[in-house]
This record gives sequence, C-alpha cells and structure tokens, in this order.
Amino acid sequence: MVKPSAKAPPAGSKESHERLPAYLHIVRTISDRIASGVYGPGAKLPSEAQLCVEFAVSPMTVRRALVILADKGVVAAEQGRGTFVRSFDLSDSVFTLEQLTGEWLDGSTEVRLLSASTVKADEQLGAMLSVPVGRRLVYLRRLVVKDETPAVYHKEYVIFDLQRPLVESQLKLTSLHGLLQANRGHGFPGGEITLCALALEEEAASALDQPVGAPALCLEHLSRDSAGVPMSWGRFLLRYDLFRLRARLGRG
Amino acid sequence: MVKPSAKAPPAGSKESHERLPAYLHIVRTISDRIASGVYGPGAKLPSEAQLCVEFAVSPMTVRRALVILADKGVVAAEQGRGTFVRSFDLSDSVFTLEQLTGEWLDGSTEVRLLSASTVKADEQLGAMLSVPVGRRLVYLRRLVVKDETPAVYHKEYVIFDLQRPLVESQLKLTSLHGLLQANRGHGFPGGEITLCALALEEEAASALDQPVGAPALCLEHLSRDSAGVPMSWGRFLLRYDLFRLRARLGRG
DNA sequence: CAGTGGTCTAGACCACATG
DNA sequence: ATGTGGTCTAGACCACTGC
Repeated sequence: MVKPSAKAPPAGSKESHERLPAYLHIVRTISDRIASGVYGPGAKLPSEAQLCVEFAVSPMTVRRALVILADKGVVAAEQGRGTFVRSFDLSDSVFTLEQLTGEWLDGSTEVRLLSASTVKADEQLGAMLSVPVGRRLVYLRRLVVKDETPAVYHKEYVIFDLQRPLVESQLKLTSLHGLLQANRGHGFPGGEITLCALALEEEAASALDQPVGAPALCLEHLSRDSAGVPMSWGRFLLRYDLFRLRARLGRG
Repeated sequence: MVKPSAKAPPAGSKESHERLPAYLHIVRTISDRIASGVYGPGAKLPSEAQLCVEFAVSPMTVRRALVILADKGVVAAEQGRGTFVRSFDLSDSVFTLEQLTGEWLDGSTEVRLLSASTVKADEQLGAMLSVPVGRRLVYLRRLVVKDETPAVYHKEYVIFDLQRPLVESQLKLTSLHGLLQANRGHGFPGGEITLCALALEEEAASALDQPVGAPALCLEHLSRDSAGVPMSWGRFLLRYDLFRLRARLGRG
C-alpha cells in the first residue's frame, strides 16, 4: 500500500524514553549489545532483514543505522557476507584540535602581536613556499597568553601579494579563534597540517618563559589558495605542560 | 506507480565516467562546486527539492549525499532554514594514528621486549589504575626498532589478575601491530588515549639513543575492561625526529 | 502560511559470497 | 540458488523557520 497513507506512529514500541529517532535507537541498542558482549568481537550481526523485523522498521532505516555504526568503526560490513563486529586498535584513535579552541578559549585568552616585518625568503623558506630565494615575505610573531601565562608562540611567513590584501586583516588578528580561522586556505583542499614534538630554540623559549631546549608540541601549517599555490607557512609552538590532546576511539 | 517496477536505469544522465553511485556523484559534484567557488563560503545550497530535480533522483538520495557532506564538515544543515557552506578552521584538523602502523609498519620493524617483571603500585600508579598502593603489577618495557634505529620506547603496567590470563599473551607481543591491538580494552569504551610532548628521562633516553632531556611525543594509554575497570596503563615515547602526524581536514 | 530540513516506508533491482 | 549487503524510488508526515 502506498497511496492511502504511508503513515506510521513513530514510537511503535514500548520504550520511547527520549523521543529518539528510530535509527538512533537502533544505533544505540546495537552499540550496547556490542559493549555488553551480546555481540562479541568478530561476531556476525543479524542480517538487515532480521533487524528490520526485530525493530519493526523498514530496510532503509536499519541500513542507515548500520552505515553510522560502520562509519564509527564499530562494525564492518562485507558485501554478500554480512556485518561483523570490529574490535578497536590503538591506531583507530583520532585526535582533534577542537580542544585547543573549545574549552580553552575563554575570556582570559589573549593574543599579542609580538612583531610584524618583512623579510626575504632564504633557501629553506623559498622551498617550503615555492617562491624564489629573496622573495619578500611578511613575517609575523604572536603570543597567546592565558591568565598571564604564555602558552602558545606562533610564527608565520605570508607571501606578500599586492593582488591579495590579506595582510591587513591578518595583522588585526588578536583572538585565537580568528587566528585559527585565518589560517585556512579557504579554497577547498586548504593546506597541510602536521603535528610533532621539538625542542624550543632561544627565541620561542624566552617568549614562552621556558628554558632553551624544553620540549614543545609543534603544529605546522601550510596554507594554499584554491589553485594549490602556497600562501603562508607557520608553526604554533605549544607549551608541553599546558597542552594534551585527548583521543576518542572510532569516530564516536 | 509502485507495483509494476520501481526500476530506474542507474545511469540516466549523460556522464557515467566511472559508474559512480548517484549519491557519491552528488557528493562529488557539490564538493567541486564549493571548491571552485560556485557555492562560496556561507552560501546557501539549493534546497533538497531543487537538487532532486537537478540530479533527477529521489529525496532520500539527495539527503544521503547531504548527510555525508555535513558529516565531512563541508556543509551545515539548519532545520527550517537551509543547508549552508561551511568554511574550515584549523581546529577542524583531525590527526590519525594509522600513520604509525600503515606506512611505517614493514618488515624492518622489530619489537624487542626489554624487561618483564612485577612491581608494587606506588601512590601515583595506584591512583591511575584505581588500585591500592602495594598492589602487584606487571611491568613491561619494550623497544621498537626500525632499520637498527630505536624509534619507540614503551612502558606499561598491567594489573595482575589471576582471573584474566592476559599476561602471557601480552608478553609474547613482538610485532608492532600486535602491540597496538593488545592495548585495546576490547569492551566498548575501551579507554583513554592522550598525546603530548615531554622531555626524555634517563632510562628512555638511553634506550632511544637520545640525550637526556630530548623532546619526544608521548602517547599515553589507559585501558579499561567492559565494566570500566582499569586494566593497564602505559606510554609510548616516540622519537621526535622520526614521527610526525599529518592531519586531514574535516573527516574526508 | 509556505519553504526547508529530518525522519520514515515498503518495496525494488543489483552485485557479491557461499554452498 | 540463496542470502547478504548496496543502491534507489516516490512518495509520506513532522518540526522548525521566516514572512
């Protein structure tokens, strides 16, 4: 029947504790079963058809739930064979930078512009930014201070381009959020970002009130415009005692 | 019409260059338009109904594509208003540990067990593992060597539990992959993992062939069983000059 | 109120895996 | 041949937004 009314009372079952959409209810229920061992690691889930019957929903709804679970890495679907419970690796860990803005970003966070000048690209910078040695670059140094404690040192080289008067707005960045936003290539692929550890050199060390050689997290970023041409390169140095990235498993 | 044949030649349109499913075709097309500026940052996408017409598919298919795009962080849907192009932050970066196993894990990688012993929990360990001071713990030290170069130092404390003869299998771990797999709580929430920078202390430094005080990436892990009870705590120390996490934006 | 996204149905056909 | 996941349809009702 299709014409009269493809209607269905959304909460057909008994427990509708929270007005949860059906597909999320299925996600949660299956997650719980995996967590509690009803479906152990490597086990095969009931087929989609069976789940349709059990949850009294249509195939698309079950499907949607399974896609979400697969997406979170909790299960893996194999065409023609079934859907299986996956077990986690440490290597499934996913680290996010939200933490650097989220909780951390409140009223007591302040961005200070330490210096702004122009420099000529040396060999190393030229290679990184794909410009000839001697090319004029804007050189910016910033310090993020929280509760009077220096926490992040940022240095950045921006290609000076008369066509693109980005520099002015870049200079004005005095909020951390703005700083992070500005460092996107607002084309699509955007750029590359890497994270590593390193030892602080004199300049950064003194800015961060740390001894020379102290460890730090280094967040390096290369922005490109929509054509893939480098626009800027820089690095954030994060005091090792103040920053710690927490992971969540899968994508939960 | 529903009875006769809810059939549709999958490639109704002209270009079927790759036999791409319709929903992926839509994802790609919209992504391209955003990348090339047809839909600029903050712009409103055509409504779902309009997209249905344009791509000649049913609402569910358009919906699916939009959910994927929203999921990747490329667009944001707002109920009752529309779907809008989002622009990336640096804080959208996502770091994965696959890199530590993927490329890096080949034949020349070897895991050496440096020592295995039992120790009594001191105050600090007791607190971390939620056990009383003096509790017996298994203490493991490992070194991952690649091409004769020490790269990762791993120390781990496992709660000694006669009920759970994990220890034996833990001892045998001599492959990196196995090591990473073993450090999962194979219950569901699994555990917590954090990433930070620190300075190497004497023991780790000598094992890694680095000077004391050299920076390192530290990957700390706390495993819990399915009931949430801690099972082990440990940390991987990664030589700063050998490891670098690359990010991808959104979830792409 | 009309427009928009959010959820859902009851099927269909296809591709793949297994016995 | 059977069972499984993968894709898709042509609608439906709901909740929310904005005029």
